Amino acid sequence: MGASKTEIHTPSQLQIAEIAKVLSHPARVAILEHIAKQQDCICSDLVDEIGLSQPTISQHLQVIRNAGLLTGNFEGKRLCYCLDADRFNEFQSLLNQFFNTTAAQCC
Amino acid sequence: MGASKTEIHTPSQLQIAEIAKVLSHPARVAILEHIAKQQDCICSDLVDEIGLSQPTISQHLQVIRNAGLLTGNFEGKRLCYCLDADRFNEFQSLLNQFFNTTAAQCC
DNA sequence: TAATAATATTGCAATATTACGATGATACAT
DNA sequence: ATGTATCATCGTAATATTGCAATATTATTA
Repeated sequence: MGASKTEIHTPSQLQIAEIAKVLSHPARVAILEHIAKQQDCICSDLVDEIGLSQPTISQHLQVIRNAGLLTGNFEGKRLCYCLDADRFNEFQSLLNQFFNTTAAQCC
Repeated sequence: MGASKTEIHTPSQLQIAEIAKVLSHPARVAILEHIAKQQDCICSDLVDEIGLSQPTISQHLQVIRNAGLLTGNFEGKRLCYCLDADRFNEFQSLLNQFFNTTAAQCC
């Protein structure tokens, strides 16, 4: 069918999958890295840095934004996207929780 | 186009995306959790535990196997899939490396 | 207000993913 | 050998993702 059967999984499993999906495209990994290290990071910078068109970057940004990983600070005429460090750390901690509990039970 | 432009990204970015892709479906998260905690984990057990058909489970298992996360021990007439703990730990450590270096540079 | 710059949205084509029924392949038991 | 159980593969349908050109939106500047 192509659509995931979400209703058969636990909230925790769905959460891990959602987090992982954000990181499951190299362009989004690149965008996150670039946003983190730039003070004044805007979309056109990303278009220059990463070799994708402006609409495509914007689309990836939306995925990242929907995951709650962006804080937008408007400064002057340009947007300043900023990584939401709290949410980012939450991602890391939830993933580590999954890895730790899963590995601990391994036969 | 639907296909990712892999050539424009760094090996490290591609690696993170590949790892995340394995975890980006709740069924695979569930399979990993179940495989880790069972001594005698086989496909038909997974079919019973998770609410998906045997071919679908088998397909997800292949993704997990291709990522190097499975060690298969044949015991009697049933397969005993086992989580490759080393590879699993490597996944965790690479993800943490990404999170730590990225967060450290955040504005 | 008009022009410009930056980002978002829309529409569409190509490809990937998810899921399952049908069918194979393999190993064990009778 | 024949049957049965377990798992893999094939074929196919439905849906999702990726990417870009064209266009819209928004904010700033002249």
